[in-house]
Parts: sequence; C-alpha cells; structure tokens
Amino acid sequence: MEKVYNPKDIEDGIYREWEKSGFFNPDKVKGQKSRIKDYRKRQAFSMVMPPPNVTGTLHIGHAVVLTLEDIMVRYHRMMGDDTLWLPGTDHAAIATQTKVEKLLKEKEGKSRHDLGRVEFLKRVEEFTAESKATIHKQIRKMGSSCDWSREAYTLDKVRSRAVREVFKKMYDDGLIYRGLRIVNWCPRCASTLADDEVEYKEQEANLYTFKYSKNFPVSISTTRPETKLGDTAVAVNPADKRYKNLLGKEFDVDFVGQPLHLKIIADRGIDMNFGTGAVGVTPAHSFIDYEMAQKNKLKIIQVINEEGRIVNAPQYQGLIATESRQKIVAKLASQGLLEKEEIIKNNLSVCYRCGASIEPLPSKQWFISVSAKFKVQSSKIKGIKKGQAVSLKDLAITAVKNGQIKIFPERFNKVYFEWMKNLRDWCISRQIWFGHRLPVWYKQKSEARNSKSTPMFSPYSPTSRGIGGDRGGQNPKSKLDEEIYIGIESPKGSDWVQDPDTLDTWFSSGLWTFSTLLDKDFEKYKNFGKWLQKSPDLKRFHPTSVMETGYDILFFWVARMILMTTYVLGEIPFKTVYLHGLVRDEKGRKMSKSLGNVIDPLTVAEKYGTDAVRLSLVLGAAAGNDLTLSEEKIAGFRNFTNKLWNIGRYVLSQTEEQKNRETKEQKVSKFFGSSVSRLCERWILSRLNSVIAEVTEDLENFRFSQAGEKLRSFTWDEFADWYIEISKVEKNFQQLSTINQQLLKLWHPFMPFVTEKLWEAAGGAKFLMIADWPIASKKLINKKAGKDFALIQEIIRIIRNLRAEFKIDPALFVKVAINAGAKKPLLGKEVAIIKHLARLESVKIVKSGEKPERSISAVYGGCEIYLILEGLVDFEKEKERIQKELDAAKNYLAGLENKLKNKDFISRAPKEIVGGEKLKLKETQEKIRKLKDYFAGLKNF
RNA sequence: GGGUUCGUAGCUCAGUUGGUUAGAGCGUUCGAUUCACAUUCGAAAGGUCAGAGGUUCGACUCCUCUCGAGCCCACCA
Repeated sequence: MEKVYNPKDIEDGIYREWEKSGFFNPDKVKGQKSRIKDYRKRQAFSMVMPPPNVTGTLHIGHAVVLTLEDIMVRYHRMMGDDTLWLPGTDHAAIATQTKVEKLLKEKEGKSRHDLGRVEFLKRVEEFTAESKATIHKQIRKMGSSCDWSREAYTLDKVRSRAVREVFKKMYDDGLIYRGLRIVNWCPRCASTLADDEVEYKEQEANLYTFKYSKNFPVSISTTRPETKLGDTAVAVNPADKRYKNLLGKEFDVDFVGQPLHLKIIADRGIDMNFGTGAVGVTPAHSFIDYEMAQKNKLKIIQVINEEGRIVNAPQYQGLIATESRQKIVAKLASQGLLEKEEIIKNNLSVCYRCGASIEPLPSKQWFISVSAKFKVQSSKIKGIKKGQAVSLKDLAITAVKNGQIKIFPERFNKVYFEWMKNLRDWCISRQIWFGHRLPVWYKQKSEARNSKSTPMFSPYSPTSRGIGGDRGGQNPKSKLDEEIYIGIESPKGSDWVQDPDTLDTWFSSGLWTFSTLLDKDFEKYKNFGKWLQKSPDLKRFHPTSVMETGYDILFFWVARMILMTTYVLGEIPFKTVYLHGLVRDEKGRKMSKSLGNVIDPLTVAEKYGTDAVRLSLVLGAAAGNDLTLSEEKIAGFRNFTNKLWNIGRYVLSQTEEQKNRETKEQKVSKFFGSSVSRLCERWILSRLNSVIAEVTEDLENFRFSQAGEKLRSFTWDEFADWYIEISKVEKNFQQLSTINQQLLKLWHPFMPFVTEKLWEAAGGAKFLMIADWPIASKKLINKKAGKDFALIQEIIRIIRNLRAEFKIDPALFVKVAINAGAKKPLLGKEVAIIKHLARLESVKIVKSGEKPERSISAVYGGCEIYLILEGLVDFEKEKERIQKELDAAKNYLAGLENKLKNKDFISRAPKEIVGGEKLKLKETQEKIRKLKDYFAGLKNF
C-alpha cells in the first residue's frame, strides 16, 4: 500500500468493478443479504435522479445532488432495503434548442429555418447524444451507485408515450384547453414564454399623465401610451373619494383619433397615491387588466400584434410600439391634453433568451387548468375520495397539507402553499421545434375551407392565433371553423394537420417519478390505466421515497410533479422532499462563468479525489442552506481521506504482525475477553457504538452533515489520536481491526472509493458496497468508561499544556506526581498510557502527598498534578498562571453561588439541574482550596 | 409591495424540544519531525452569540421592536 492515498489511480477501476458486479441493480442485490431479515423488514427505498439537462456538462450543483443521493442510496442498500436509484436525463426543450441554434450560427452561419424542422432536429439529436455520453461519464466519476439498466430520458419512446397518454387523459377530463389568454410574448423569438422565463430589468421610463380627451373627466398616468389605444375602462380605488361619483359611468371618447368606449370601474388593487390614482385598463396587453376585464365583463381589444406592431388603430397601423408612442404623445401635447411628463424607475420585462422586451398579448395557447374540477377515479391521498370533484390545485395542496409529502427543511412548506395558492393556469404550448410534439391535430371544416383563403388550422397564422383584424376581440370562437383531434397516434385521413407546437419541458419532467418506472413494453397493455396498474417497477418502487433537489426548482419541478402525479395516479410522487441549497464561492457569491469563480467538480475530483469533493459538499451544509465551497476546503477533506487511508494501513500492518506473534495462550485470553477489561477498550467500544447509533439516526433523518461531522471527529480525534496512539504502548489490540472495519462501513456512503479500497486491502468480502450496515450494541455503550477515560485524557492534556507553557523540550522525559485521592485506583491502572502519551519518565500516583520540590502544578477533577522539573523553575510565571486560574475559578464559583442562593431557582428548576449545579459548586470549592494551598506553598520556594 | 431566511471566533459554519464555564474546520501564534500519515503530531490565542426590550428560576435558543444582509414571488399602471 502506498504511503499516500492516490485516488486518481484507483477510482475508475473501482467504479467499473461495482458496475460489473451488477449490485447497483436492486434485482441483483436481492438474496445477497443474510442478517438483514432479522434486523429490519425489507422495504423499498427508491429515488429517481433529477435528470440533468442534456445541454452540456455537469456543474457543482449536480455534484451536490449526486453526492447526497448516493449517500442515501448506499446507506439504504447496506441497510438491506430494496434500493433503487434510477438515473436519467432531461431534454430541456428550450435550453437545448437555443444551445444548438447558437452552435449552428457559430459554426455554419445558419439558422434553424435554413435547415428546416426535420434536419434541425437531427442536429439536436446528434448534440444530445454527445452531451448524454459526457454526462454519463461524469455521473460515474462522482461514484454514483445508480442502476444504469433502468436509465431514462424525458424524450425517449416510453416517456413520449406517457406524455401523450397524460395529455389525452387531461384533455378528456377537461383539464387541458386551448384558449385565449394573455401570454408573455417575445416578438423576436416569436414564442410565448412561461412566467418564470421572463426576466425583469430595472430601467428609467417616462411616465405620462394625460386625459384621453377633453370630455373625459379623469386623468391617467402611464409609461406606455400606445397601449391605451386598446383601453376599455379606467379603474380607480373604491375608497378614493375623488372618483366616487364617477363609478360605473361610461364615456365615448376620441383618444388621439381612436374612438374608445370607457367605463369607470373600481378595483382595490389600485394605488391611490400613484399618479392620479386612476388607471387606464388595457385588457389585451396586461395580465392584471385582463383579470379586471373578466370581472367587469369588459371588451378586449388587441392593438399590438405578434411582431410588436400596432393593429386595430387605423391612424397608427403597422407602427412598432415605440414609434407610435412618440406620435401619440406628440398628438396629446398638441391637443393640450398632456399634463405631466416625469421620469420614474420601473421594471421592464424582457425575454430571458434574447433580452427583447416582452409584449403581453392575447394568444391562442394550450393550458392546463389548475382550478377546473374533475372527478377523482382513484385516490390514495388522505382527504380525497374516489368520485370527489377536485381541482389539480386541491390535490397538490392536500398531498402536502395532510403530511403525506414531507418537505425538508420544513420552512419550505409555507413557500409551497403560498405558491400553490397563487397558481394560475399553466401554459404548456411552446413555439419551438425540439420537444414533445402536441398530440393535437386540426382539420378545417368544409364550409370554412371554401370561404377563407388563410388556412384556419395553422396555429401560427395571425388570424388564427390573434384576435385582431376583422374578427374583433372578445369572442374568438375559431372552433367553429376547425375540428380538433387529440390522440396517441395521428388520426386517419390526409387532411389532418398536426399542431406544430411542442410541450413545455416541465410537462414531461412532471411525470418523471412514475414515467421512469413504467414498463417499457407498453404495447402489451390494453390501455393507459392498465399500463399504470400493472407495471412491475411502478408497483414496487412508487411512490418514491425521497426527492432530493435544489430549493431553486421547488416550483419549476417539485410542485409540478406533485400536481401531475396526484392527478394521474391518485398517489403522491414521493414521501419526502429534501431540498439543498446553492453552492457559492468562498465569498458567498453565486458561481458563474463571468465571475470566473466556478469550481468544476470533475477538475477538483481529479485533483483531490472524488471522496474529498463529496465530503466538501456535504459537511458543514445544513439542509436548504447555501453552501460555500473553496478549494482549500476540498483540500482539507483530501487530507482527511489520506488520514483514513493511513489508519487503514496502520491497522492492517498491526493485525498482520499480531497474527504472526499470537500464541495459543494469547488466543485463549482473548476469547475470555481479558482485553476488554482495559479501560481504553471499553471506552472506544462505547464511543463506537454511540457513534453507530447516532450516525444511523442522523442518516434516517437527513442530517448528513451532522452524521459526517460525528464520524470525522470520532475517526480523527478519538480513534486515531487516542486509541491508536495508545495501541502503540502495548501491542495486541484486537479491537483495532474490528473498529476499523465498522468505521469503513459507516464512512462508505460518504466516501465510497477509499473505503471500498481499504476494505479490499483488509481482505473483506466483496463488496463493502453491499456489506451489512453496523448495528449499535447498547450493552457496550458505557458511560462510566467514558467518564473515566475523559479524566485520563484531561490529565494528559494538562501535562502537555504545562510542558508547552514552560517550554520543556519535547524530547525530554519528565517526572510527574499525582495526588489522586479517590481516583488513585483508576489512574494507577493507566500509568503506562499516561507515561506514553505525555512523554514521562515516571508517574507516581498516591492518594495524597506533599508537594514535590521544584515542581509546577495543576488541579483537575479532584487530582493535584505535579510536573517535577529538574532544572530551575520560573516561579514568577507559575504564580501568575495559578493566580489566573484561581481568579477564573472564583468567578465561576460566584456565579454558581448566586444561582443557588436564588430561591426561585431551587424551587422551580428540575431537581437534576439543581443537583448538577450543587455538585459543580462543591467541585469548584475543592479546586479553589487546592489551588490556594498550592499558591501558599509557592511562596516558600 | 407580499413572503422567507440569516446575523455566533479573523474566515466558513455547527449549536437538535430553553439547563455544561458556547463548539468545529480553515487561518494565526508557539513547538515537534526517522517509529501509519508533514495531506502529520502537540499546545495556545481568539466570542457582551447584531442591538434594545420582554417571557422565564434560567435565553445563543421563545416573543416584540430596531439595525444590517440575502433569497423567493408579484410587479409598478
């Protein structure tokens, strides 16, 4: 074995062996376990990997996911659970298409339109295949023990089938509709954007205050006068006294040449202090105004089209928005209607892809209704019954409210409910090419076909999508002109045309926990219902146990999975949601390419080893809190990996040596447990078993950092620094290898590579990965041993401290005398240990005795410890030191006395607390007495 | 504007239902080096737990307010 652990040389080989063994697959692990059946009933533990986007390579955030999930999976596998971790990738429609378009532009100077849909999708296919291969390699590099045989992709055959089935089911249940809604429209990309794809940019804008016309009694303020061409009302706060008399009145006005019919309506959302307190309502181009229009039955007039040009206003027809704005403002000014022009700060909504400013428009899109009710077919959700009429929102809220889905950390419950409460219908159609094609076909009705030149069934044609032109605003029943077919396969007949749009990528991601577990031979099931009912993996592993992901996609993804799964299966997708935070740099900044502070998980894994990277991502990170990461931190854990390596190396060398040396006699004495009579062994076994119990408990409760921290401190601060050091005094320590083996098991989920390698080196059965998780023995947890050993440790520390303080040559062996009182028998047995660890020539332990000459002293736990110095002693320094200690003790004593004088404390605090304080008082008094005696004695020198 | 989290040692953070003289890692200082490991070992310094009130026998922990920082959502007409 190498002196220094070299992860680079061994990691890939170990992973290959794991993979070859087949033990990532739960079917293969079955039957490998022996003890577990007595220990814990075999239960399923399943997790579906949040699928990385096929847009590129893994970043540090993925590494966090992979590490935490692998810890859980490895722990449960060793625990004997039927453990599945299913890997996969996400096609990430918009992101991937954008990326490929960019590459296409760079390399060939072409746009997707130059290639055409079929050819372009071929290019995307090539790109994603390459990207997937990279991602697979990276997932393996992180040591992830996922079952590759069940790998899934959001756009593969099985998942595509599931998507179409779900779409149809929702349509049939009246949950999917095609409708006219205000959408975020990017004129440059010619596509709608989801609410969360819109970014806000603070800017300075002109706020104009004016009257529509001379005969209109109210002035309004706006930054976008051009939209006022489509106004159908003016809204004021109902509490606003200025406008009270005008409420409900209607006016016909001539607004810069555009005839408008305006009603004055009340809306509580209006801020009386902003502008004039009156707002022009433009239902076609503002979300809020659209809602007001619904409530007040207002007309909806579209005045801006998909290209961002004015329509339905003859005087400004065809102008782009900003041009018309100037014209309108000029006209208002010339009419003397413009009252004020000021500069304010506001947020401009822009496209997250191209940065162009967003135009809210009425557009024909496909939606999932979150509030429409449907009849529940079957339900395993507490509080929801079969046959009950509920909405998707009801389902998603109930599944968390009733405790079936638990979110860690808990505070995200609130965030989740808040978000659900305000959830609007979900626009699922996207005007891009890459993704799941909508399973929707249109056919012109014969009479319509003859009468119109523009084909009505093309959803891209402005006449069909928009409501502009001659067809007027509020009643766009284009259904009159076309038939719609929703199905799994395309309909028969040649005159059906498929909807060119694709689905929002989150539609397929929303099905992820169950679509991945569906039987891939879907042909053999009669219908969707049977496919869902009979798929073996779905029965065995769903609902999944844990969904582990970043809190940043709670809404994007987690909420949508809950929505979709509770609807499709009548069952929750997962029992627990564990949310981790973002990885930031050492200054707390987000990692970004532009800042140049990105830590690439694979680069650092290469440099410091995967195990070290894994530890750095888990330890010191609380659930849901952001985590700061630096290379120094990773290097620190690399050091720990090496420490573990060397512990293993040492233990191995000792056990081999011991084997050779061991006589029959020794074997017999071992058998009768003579060695466990030693304090240090009782202590280390006690500690080990406490640690096993605590770490197991922590892992069950998602306290990964705490578990790792406990293991780290036990391994380094107790096992290595004390037990192993002690083992050097007297050989023949059989606990050495037992403890080491247990330790390797406990560490395995955190650092799978080094532990597996050490396990192999120690001759353990293949593989540590499927070895049994340790069980704590309560019998061995021994408080007395802990306390006794703590005294030995403290005495050794005190001697080391005195040596350092008085600058005693570390090479020098010194003499120590201890007046141990009642502790004499205890200390007497441990002389060898004290001598060795404190580097002493001799230790004299008596019950009580005189202070030795030329010595310095300390008092602890009822013992007086004298360090006998052969040379001159700096008594001034010693006096100073003792005085300091005396002062501290007196201070402490005063506090205790005060507390105990307090009658309320005595009467109200629990007995054991009071008793504890009394004991402390006694001990401190004793200590002070001894220090005083000693101090008095010092004067005599 | 609504919501939410945080403020503990120079830095990064733990501190579980209120009860030990508040802990760790890194960094700093002092010292060690053939005996598993310098990716090591020993020791030390360093904190009014942001501030002010309150509840309590007792507050880092619970409540209120103030100050400071972050994040999410909504969006400014």
